[in-house]
Amino acid sequence: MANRLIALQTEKVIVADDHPLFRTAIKEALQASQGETTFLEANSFESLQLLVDDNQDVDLVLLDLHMPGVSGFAGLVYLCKRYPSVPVVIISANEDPVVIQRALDHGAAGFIPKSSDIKTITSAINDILMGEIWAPVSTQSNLPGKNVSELALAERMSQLTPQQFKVLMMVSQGLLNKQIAYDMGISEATVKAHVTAIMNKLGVSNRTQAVLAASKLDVMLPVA
Amino acid sequence: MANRLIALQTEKVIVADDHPLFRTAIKEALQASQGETTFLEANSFESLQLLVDDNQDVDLVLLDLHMPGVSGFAGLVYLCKRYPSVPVVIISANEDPVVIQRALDHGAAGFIPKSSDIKTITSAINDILMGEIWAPVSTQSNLPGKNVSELALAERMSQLTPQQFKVLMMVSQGLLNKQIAYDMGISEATVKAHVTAIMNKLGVSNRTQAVLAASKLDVMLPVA
DNA sequence: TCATGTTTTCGACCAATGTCTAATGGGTGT
DNA sequence: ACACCCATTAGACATTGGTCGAAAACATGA
Repeated sequence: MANRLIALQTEKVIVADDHPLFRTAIKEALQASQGETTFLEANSFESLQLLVDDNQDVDLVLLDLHMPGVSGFAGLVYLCKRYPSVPVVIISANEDPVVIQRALDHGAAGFIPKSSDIKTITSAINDILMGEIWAPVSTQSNLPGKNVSELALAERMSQLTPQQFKVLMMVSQGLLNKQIAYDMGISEATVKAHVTAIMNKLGVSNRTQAVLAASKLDVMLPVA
Repeated sequence: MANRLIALQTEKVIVADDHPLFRTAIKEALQASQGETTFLEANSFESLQLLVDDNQDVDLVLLDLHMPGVSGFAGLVYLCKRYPSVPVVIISANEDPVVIQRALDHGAAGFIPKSSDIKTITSAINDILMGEIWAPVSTQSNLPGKNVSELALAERMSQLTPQQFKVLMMVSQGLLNKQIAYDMGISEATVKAHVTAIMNKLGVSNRTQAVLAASKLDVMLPVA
């Protein structure tokens, strides 16, 4: 990561956002601001998982907080734990300082509000590619202390295997084991085994509590 | 789409969104898909007001539902009432069918989800410029209990009897029927009957979905 | 190559959840 | 008083969820 200073060509970046227009905009903005960059796009968390698996040499992941397949910080926590060397930057329309702080606490290499202007975004991304951590200036850390239980929960959540994580996300949508098994193309017995493993790792004893645990890592957005 | 070429000169469009990257993306997408277009950008509702005042011959206003200076549908209502001849299209990350319907009810000439792909967005805008009303294909009543709006949920939640409400709150804490029965001094069978009634009234089919529904409304109950 | 640990998979067994039918009892209006 | 509605209660039964043990599939290094 140190020799990145001279390596500004051929960066490999993954943009994970369910808005095609936004993905394109980010792509063009970055390509205009710096030289050659390889772009990979994901419109769901599942496709993001596949992309990162196949491209572990990726230099940066730009992750929207709200994507089909994950809710809130769960995806961030999962990525940071499983691919510690891959910096993950949150790009979100949410600019709540508490949300920003929570994202950084959970391992994000940066937080870029979508309301930032293009120059700010591109220079922030460049800074992060150089190894820095970037966040909007407003968030100076005199915020209320991190929620210890939330971090403990994130720690437990990060122990989940890819399949277990996927199952947890589907359980969190209220799906039956049978439906999950069909969607994933595996047997119901396997789903049950995953659910049991999930509950053990999260320290809960039934699926409802597992959903509650996962929802604690969600971002609450007040929709008018 | 082919015979549209005649009428496409010098359209004047205002993009009102607090995300610069998004404004640019919309601009470039439209300029690529059709010929000459004059673009005006507003990053707040105040600047939008000024722009529309000075350009009452504008052909289209693209309005984000969430902008600094205006909350919810208020800006839409204001624009439609004050400039009845100017079509206003809502562009939002929110895709709730109820929100879409409310926007159209309030006079929007269209509703474009930000998750749409670029071609869909540009062709939708072109349709609207031709005088049509555009909205995404309504995914009505495919998934019972998933697209239930917050208002409908509140309505349904209000149907719950006191006992049912109490049971729902305990279910929402991850308690077993057995535990709930013990706490309330009733039989487990009774708890089950309550849970069944709750699920019917909320329009869901299992307790996990009931918990999700309750959490959407952020219902609080003082612990006994 | 082999050994080792992890992940994914599954069947069988038991516990929890949800459905159905029905009885009891408290209100309300006529 | 009566009839009626509906919340509340409950037992019998079907479905779903969760545990246990274990076999494959996979990765990783000696």
